[in-house]
Amino acid sequence: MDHRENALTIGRLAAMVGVNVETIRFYQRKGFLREPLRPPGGVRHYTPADAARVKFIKSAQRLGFSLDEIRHLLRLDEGMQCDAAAQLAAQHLGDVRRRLQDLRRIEATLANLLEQCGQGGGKVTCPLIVALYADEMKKDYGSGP
Amino acid sequence: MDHRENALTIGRLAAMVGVNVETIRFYQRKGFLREPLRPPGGVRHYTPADAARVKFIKSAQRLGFSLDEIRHLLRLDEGMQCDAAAQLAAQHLGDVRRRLQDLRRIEATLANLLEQCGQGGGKVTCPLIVALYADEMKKDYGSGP
DNA sequence: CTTACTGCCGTACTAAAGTACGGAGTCAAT
DNA sequence: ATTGACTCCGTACTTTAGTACGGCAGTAAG
Ligand SMILES: [Zn+2]
Ligand SMILES: [Zn+2]
Ligand SMILES: [Zn+2]
Ligand SMILES: [Zn+2]
Repeated sequence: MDHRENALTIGRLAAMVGVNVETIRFYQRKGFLREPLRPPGGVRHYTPADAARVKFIKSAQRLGFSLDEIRHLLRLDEGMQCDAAAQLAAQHLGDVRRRLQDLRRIEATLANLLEQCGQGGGKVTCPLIVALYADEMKKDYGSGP
Repeated sequence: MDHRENALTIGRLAAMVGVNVETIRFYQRKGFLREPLRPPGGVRHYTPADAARVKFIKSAQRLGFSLDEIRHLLRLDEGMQCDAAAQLAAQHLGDVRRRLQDLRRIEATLANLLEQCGQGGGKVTCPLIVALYADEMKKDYGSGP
């Protein structure tokens, strides 16, 4: 497989999975992708497995996993422990649900404020602004990490 | 009001509103707080209005406004236009709702995957991982800005 | 042979919202 | 008057997930 024709170069890999070339290099530096073998002084040569790995990363990101969490998932992939994977996912599901809670609360408050804001009718003191100054809800609710 | 006793120094202000001293300085640099008058060579002297302003910022942050959006809100506060405030808030409410959508979708997917993961029973190939590799949902849904 | 493309590499920069630090200067109290 | 706590200031560092840049090498076409 050293034929330079149709080899999976970094550019093609990037295009293939729809990311920037620099992103591939970045993943390499961070250890998400192994450094592929290559004829010394020559050009890197990726495999479909590398493409799959990058796609995996991107999929997991779409589910809101951070690269750090994804690093763990990838390790699990190598080591193969379904339970551990489930645990990670469950934990992350917890994260997601907490963020959902926060957002719901924020949505309610905001919608509420907006409704009150209508009352102002172009007046001098907007109830929305006032409410923010008055600041109910002191607790550090909204602000998932 | 130049009596140094019980003057609202930066440290007290910070403690009062529950933020770091550096955060106050940061807000100053960014123009969120005016530079308070002070005897030349002396110590800054804040007012309750400054405290209110910082609290305002923190409240708005709890509602998920970015500092950039908050800058606008503060300008509105000075200039007083209820409509404009409402517009900003409505826009942000849109942001929030979009994020909610994303999160809900993520939650569903994740919960789903977790359920399937149970089936594996410690097996070799975790369906969760596999699903990520297989990657349905290619679209760049999740990832509000 | 020159130009154009890639690839490779290290380095620096980006956004957001702060946090940390080191060296002076100031203040209030012991 | 000296301690110890604050304050002031500029600068640098943090985190996350990349992007961008500039120089250099190898290859391909014209
Ligand atoms: Zn998580
Ligand atoms: Zn209003
Ligand atoms: Zn917004
Ligand atoms: Zn599993």
